Amino acid sequence: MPVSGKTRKDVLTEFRHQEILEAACQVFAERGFREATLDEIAGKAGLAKGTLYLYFSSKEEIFQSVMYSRLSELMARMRTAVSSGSTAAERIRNIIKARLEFFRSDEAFWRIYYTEFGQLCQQRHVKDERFRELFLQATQLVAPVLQEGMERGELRRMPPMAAAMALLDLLRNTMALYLMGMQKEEVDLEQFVFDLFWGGVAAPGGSQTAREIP
Amino acid sequence: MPVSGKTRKDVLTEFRHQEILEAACQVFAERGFREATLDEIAGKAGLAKGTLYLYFSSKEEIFQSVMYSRLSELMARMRTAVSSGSTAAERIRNIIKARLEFFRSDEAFWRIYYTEFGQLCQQRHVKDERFRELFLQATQLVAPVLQEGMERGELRRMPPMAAAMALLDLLRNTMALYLMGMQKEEVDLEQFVFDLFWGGVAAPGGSQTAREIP
DNA sequence: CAGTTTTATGACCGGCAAGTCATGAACCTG
DNA sequence: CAGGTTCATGACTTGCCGGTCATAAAACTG
Repeated sequence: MPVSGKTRKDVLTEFRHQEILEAACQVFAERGFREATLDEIAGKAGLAKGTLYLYFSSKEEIFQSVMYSRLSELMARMRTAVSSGSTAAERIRNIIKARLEFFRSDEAFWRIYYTEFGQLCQQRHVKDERFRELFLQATQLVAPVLQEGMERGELRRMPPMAAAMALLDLLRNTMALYLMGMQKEEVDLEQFVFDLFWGGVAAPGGSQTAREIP
Repeated sequence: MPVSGKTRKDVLTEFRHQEILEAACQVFAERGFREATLDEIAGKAGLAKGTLYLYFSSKEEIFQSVMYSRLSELMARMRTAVSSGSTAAERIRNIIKARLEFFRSDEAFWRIYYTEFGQLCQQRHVKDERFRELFLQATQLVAPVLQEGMERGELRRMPPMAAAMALLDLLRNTMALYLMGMQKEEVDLEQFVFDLFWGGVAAPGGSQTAREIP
């Protein structure tokens, strides 16, 4: 075995995995899991269908693999984001920036992510259990940032998990509108999301102010 | 023909349509469009598969029928909501109330709606064109409310369509978390959504205030 | 109640796509 | 280059499900 620790075989295997996952990502993004066919994925990767089974054991596994590799990356970036910056506002901004950047850099994966999300509340979808947990993890990364902000008096009191979810929603859907081309108005997404989340829609100094939600 | 204008046949037809749509709604909610089978729908309606084809011409048509009947109802309620109330805050509250009420009253349909939404950004999904328009209609109902609020100085300036979408997102996802049981904290959903949308997360009187977005 | 029409049924057909495997190509290795 | 080993292929198998239709049950009619 070479010093690098990788045999020729390892390199090929790694290379094929990447090829396949890349093709799969595109096809899943276009068609969704059910409508995607292994023939199309194989074709796009320049391979025959049988070859896919040399590297993965099922369509399901290919899908999981795409999701897992990309989500790990996203979570890593989020961890960096939440731990840099001193005020709540700064950290929130970092989170927004990190996610927008990540998803903008990989539109195809984003489409898969969004679709998968939409299936989270179908009742008989065992496969989604894992995905639901991954989503919860992201929320649990954001919630403490908000909670700390509340304790410091930078944010008003509200349920931190619910608020964290709201922020992620807002991001997800702003991204969706952008990608679907429904966002006619030219907007700085980062600024828009931050302002809306931070200050809501009310005019500053208006008559009605938001309440504390204990 | 009887005075009522309905023959016995009309009544039976109407009745079967309802039976089938009700069963279909449940099954689509559990499985999603692709995974739902006509056998299961027929079974749940107490009919045989062939019978479905006496009343509908395809699986697709059954699905469209479910969507269309429910969405008409929702749009009707939204129209009432946006036109009652004098201040922007009141109207926003009415919109929130109307949607939460509607979706709470029909959980199964809500799941279908949410899933369908998640597929909106798959690229090759011709069938969704119509659905996308229906969604846009809802947004176009809300946007003027916000715009008017801005003109009266009740809301700060921001792109009205983008803000309207954000409100609908927030509602959709708050509802999702509630239905998935991820919302641990006991929260008054209506109040929570309103406060967040209206005032954001920032503590009143904090140092950083939201900017106007022209 | 016989005859006719309407409504319901479920076995069956056909197409599709996941997954398999016998065959063959490419590539080592001595 | 012979013999063996790894990698790639795509025709084939298999199960599934939307849609059909010959048959039967129910309802209506006179």
